[in-house]
Amino acid sequence: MRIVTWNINSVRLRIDSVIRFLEEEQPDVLCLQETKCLNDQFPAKAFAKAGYEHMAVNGQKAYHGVATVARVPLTDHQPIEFCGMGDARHIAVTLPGGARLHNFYVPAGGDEPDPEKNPKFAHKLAFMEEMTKLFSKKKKEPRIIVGDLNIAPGEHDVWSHKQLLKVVSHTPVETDAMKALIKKGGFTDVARELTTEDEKLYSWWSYRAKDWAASDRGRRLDHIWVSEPLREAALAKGPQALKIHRDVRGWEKPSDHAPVSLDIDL
Amino acid sequence: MRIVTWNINSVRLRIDSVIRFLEEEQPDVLCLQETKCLNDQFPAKAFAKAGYEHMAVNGQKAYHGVATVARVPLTDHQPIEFCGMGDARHIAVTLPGGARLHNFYVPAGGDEPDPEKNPKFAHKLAFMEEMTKLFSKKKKEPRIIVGDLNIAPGEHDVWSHKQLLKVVSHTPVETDAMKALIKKGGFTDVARELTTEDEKLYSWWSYRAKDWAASDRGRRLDHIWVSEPLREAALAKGPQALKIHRDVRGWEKPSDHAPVSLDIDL
DNA sequence: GGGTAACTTG
DNA sequence: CAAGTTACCC
Repeated sequence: MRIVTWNINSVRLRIDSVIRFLEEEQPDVLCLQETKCLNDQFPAKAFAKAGYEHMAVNGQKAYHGVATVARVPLTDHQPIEFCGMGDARHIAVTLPGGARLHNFYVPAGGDEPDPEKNPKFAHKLAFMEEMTKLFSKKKKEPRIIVGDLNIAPGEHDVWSHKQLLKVVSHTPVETDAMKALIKKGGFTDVARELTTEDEKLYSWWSYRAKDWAASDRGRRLDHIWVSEPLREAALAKGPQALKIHRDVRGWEKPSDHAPVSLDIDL
Repeated sequence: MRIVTWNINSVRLRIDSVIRFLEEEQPDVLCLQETKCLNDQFPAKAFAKAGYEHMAVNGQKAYHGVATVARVPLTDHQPIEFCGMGDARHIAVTLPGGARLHNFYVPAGGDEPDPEKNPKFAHKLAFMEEMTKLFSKKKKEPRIIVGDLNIAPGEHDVWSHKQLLKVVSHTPVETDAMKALIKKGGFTDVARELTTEDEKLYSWWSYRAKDWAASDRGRRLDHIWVSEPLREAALAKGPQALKIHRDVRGWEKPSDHAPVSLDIDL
């Protein structure tokens, strides 16, 4: 089973790129974030035509929005509304075999990394707390957590640890919250586990850089985690099972995020 | 000498179409309206590269804006500000041989054809009055008036005289004002003069029509007039000297106006 | 830098 | 329907 997470930054604008990616990589399940459309605007026909007939969509107007599409059946679609904000940042489904797949778009958090001054940052921290509370329960459930979590937890998940310590996405309060969530949920951060501790890993490069590839000032914001019951399966195939599709960031009119994929026997 | 007038509806967006038209039709002078850009945003390099090195530009931000570009020298560039509105709706130049070429974008006039209720319509009528005043003087000057004048004066300058009598662009107060201007300025409306009185002539088709070509609900809003000293030269070459480039309206991502061209020996 | 939306103009 | 702006968000 191949599972992909990709912040697409408007699924309607980039549907052709998405279909191309599906054709080239043949994932079984694709988890999208920042779809930026209402559910009835979601390009369901294009996915169905490409063979991805199973969809769990949680969208809203203009902002955020997640969707999980698959060529295998998805059951028990369940969007959870975190922080009671009325926004569309999560959808869970059950995969064939019983694993529960959670697709997240965690709040970006604004510019100022101070929850007192910046309600967006407070929202981000509250969101992480709710996630932690949720995943501290039923830990024997086979879980896969994917999505744009908007935090690069490790020193080598950013191009410059020093220069980003006060930049939202890599501040200690965020990275600590993420590490606590991983620990309390009993999760394995698959990408980091399958690589050496000091290998630079990025899944996002700003649009603002002149030459994103040359300057390579990236951050690893997009994650695939598994709970304890799936740990062995996730690591069994070795490093080549986890791929960050950096080339896709260089396609025409790209999203600022690259897709991340995992091959796992479920 | 071939002279063209064309409401381009954003010169930056359609610069490729403009260059294609210049290459295909080889006009000597091109008068554009609704350039919709500031002078320093005008794509001067693209024109120069195509051989049109002489430019008289009068633009503003977002709205209106006119430009006259040529592969022959243009002297005495002079924008006139009509109605003291601070908008960019006119530029005059002198052509080799001495004819004065005035390029106009007359106000559209809004929806309601009542100057009491609709200040835009009042502005349009005031603009026509100022034009009339200006061109009632120095009538021995060889003049060419071109542009989007936003009025279809004759019964056969619209697809339905009856249905457009209360529609701005063809109301009696406007068509009368235009006829008075033609008369007082001693102008020849070249397109109408070179065709039979009852031939339908259009230069604009709304974007809103499903199939603009099939329904053919057009209006002749774009004009080329000459003053008395140029009348004979303008008519000398016969009907084929005046052309409405209807095919251009069918190009990819078109303006809603077609170019209108005149061949005249100056 | 690049999405979406609401607004204004034609 | 299709330009342009501004505002918001990432």
